[in-house]
Amino acid sequence: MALSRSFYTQRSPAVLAHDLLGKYLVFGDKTGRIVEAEAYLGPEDQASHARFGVTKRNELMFGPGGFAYVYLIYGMHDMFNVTAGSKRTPGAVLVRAVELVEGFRGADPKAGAGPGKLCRAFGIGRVQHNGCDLTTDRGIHLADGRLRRSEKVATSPRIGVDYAGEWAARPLRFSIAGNPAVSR
DNA sequence: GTTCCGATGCTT
DNA sequence: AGCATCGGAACG
Repeated sequence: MALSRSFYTQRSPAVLAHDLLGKYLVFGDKTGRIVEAEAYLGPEDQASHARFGVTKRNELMFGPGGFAYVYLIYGMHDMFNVTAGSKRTPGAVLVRAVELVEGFRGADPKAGAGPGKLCRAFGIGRVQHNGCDLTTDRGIHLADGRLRRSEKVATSPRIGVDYAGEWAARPLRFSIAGNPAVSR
């Protein structure tokens, strides 16, 4: 059962990134469990694509939550983001790592440990999936899930945004502490 | 174990 | 020019 529109629209990017830990990423016969996510905020966030205002690439970040924002980086890796909030609180959450739960027989157990790797593993790409609605059971969606009693959330600075000045240090990366599928 | 580098194409 | 990355090579 896909998470509802309001699940995404009622949360700021930072809260959504935190709350996505333990949720399931589902696409076709493939299922992963989210263990790492990063929040990217609005124009004030100097690490966010939104820092340039609305552009052709990032316009989904300024719309309602619950849509896929998928883009290509370094000419070869797709990044899967979930839009958060509403027009008042633009932003998105980068899904950085999942545990492989189902549909990955024979795959490297670390094939979901990284934002580029998980897109490759799930067959998620910008050309096919940018802008797709995540609230339908058909196609890519997220399903409810919980952290275990023993699992704790770790926060840290976001990866790969050293250019962003003081924003680079903000604790907007969330992960399940000690989980082996976390990207680093 | 660490650090460095090239791949490869879209964005500002 | 630089990038919300990755895998392999080089080094010690």
